Amino acid sequence: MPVDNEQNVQATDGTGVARPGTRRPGGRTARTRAAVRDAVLTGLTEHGYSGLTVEYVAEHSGVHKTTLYRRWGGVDGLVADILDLAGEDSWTPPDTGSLHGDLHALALEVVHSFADPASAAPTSAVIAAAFQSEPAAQALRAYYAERFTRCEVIVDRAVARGELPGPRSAIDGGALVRAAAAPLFFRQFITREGLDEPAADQAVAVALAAAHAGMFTTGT
Amino acid sequence: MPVDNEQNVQATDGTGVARPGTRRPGGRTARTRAAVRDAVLTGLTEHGYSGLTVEYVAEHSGVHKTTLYRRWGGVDGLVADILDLAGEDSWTPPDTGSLHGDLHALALEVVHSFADPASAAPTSAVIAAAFQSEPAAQALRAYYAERFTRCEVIVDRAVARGELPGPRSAIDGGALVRAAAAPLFFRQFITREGLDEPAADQAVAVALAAAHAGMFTTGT
DNA sequence: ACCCAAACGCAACGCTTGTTGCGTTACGCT
DNA sequence: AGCGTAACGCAACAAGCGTTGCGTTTGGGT
Repeated sequence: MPVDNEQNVQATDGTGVARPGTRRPGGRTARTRAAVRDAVLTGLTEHGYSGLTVEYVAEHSGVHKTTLYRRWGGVDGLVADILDLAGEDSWTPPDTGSLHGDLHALALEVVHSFADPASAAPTSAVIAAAFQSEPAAQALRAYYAERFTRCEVIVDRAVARGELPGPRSAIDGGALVRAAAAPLFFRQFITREGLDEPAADQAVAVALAAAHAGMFTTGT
Repeated sequence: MPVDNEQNVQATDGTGVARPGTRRPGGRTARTRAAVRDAVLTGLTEHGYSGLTVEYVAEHSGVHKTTLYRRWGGVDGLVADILDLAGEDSWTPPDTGSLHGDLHALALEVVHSFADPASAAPTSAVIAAAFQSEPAAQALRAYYAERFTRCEVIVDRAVARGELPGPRSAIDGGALVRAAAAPLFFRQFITREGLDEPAADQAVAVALAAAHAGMFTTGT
């Protein structure tokens, strides 16, 4: 029972996520993946992406180094796998009753998620990993595509309330949400200016002003 | 004369940049730095940031490995130094005669710079390096701060032409330019959706719509 | 022209990373 | 319950990374 290490993670219960596309997705394989996932998460929050090593994951998960290299290929694959699991959560965009309220709550979620190291580390780790490996970049693209698709319901509700003009198909909800989120990530990872609530306020205000000016209308 | 390697770079002429803050900024020190800079640039464009190694720079620059570790600390420092030198160029923002034209030309510059591997590699390398080392992050912040300061003249001219309301001090030129650039970098490095000219068009249109709605006015 | 120290070259080294061949475990199927 | 093989553990290894001590070159001041 090498899984029963000092962390004593919940390996056999609900987090024992299966691995689709393989011939033996359950049992030990799932336990291994869950233990590895926990070790990667703790390693990321404690040492960051640059400080995360395969041997660290091997020690803290009880899974042998060889297995990690075989199944995940290296640190990039380990981090990319984290993102796949993160994309399977049950997150739904905020529903405050107004378009501005929804976007503002969403922007604040982003700001606060980067203020907390425990949640900021995995996110920035995958963004960093995407620079090094194509699988990580692909996982990142898929993650945000799915995430912004979920957010389109915000715009749908706003159109239904009459806050935005035209029928539902005439406005690109994904583009609007992306426009609100882009300045935050830009400040966080490109210009490295840091994030605060005024930044979230302005990002939402800019995106909304553009939306009301009709910048996100598709078609006619 | 170990500097005279197979590249035979221009080591003693204008590119022999001095190193401020040291006791011996000129002569051999400057030649070494210039040779290293060229080797880092070629290495980045050929192998990318993850494929850039200190020994590669040592071989292709004629500078010994030990010297690189001592002066630059590692790959992060080498890449950060590239950025310092890049910030000392004579770039000026485009001047097309209209605010939209200037911003659009600027956005196209960004798009085209990422389409060309020779110019995209150093930029993305530094952004990637900023994830791993604080000096690189600081160099990145300083670089873009200085770059956007240069861009403020675009807004100044627009105000002088009467394209934007209010006196010069009432509008945040840096914020406007950042708003136009953010979606491009966001698509390139976060969502990994890739860049094209329509993306530049929309980014400029969104930023301009927000500007005309008064979203970047400071003060009253 | 001289001197001193800053800056660099050199060789050797310990350490970490990633790989390989083989043996063992246990999942899933009949 | 029994079997075949997917999946994992193990030990040993090769290669590359980063460091250290010492000697040599050379820039800059007097």
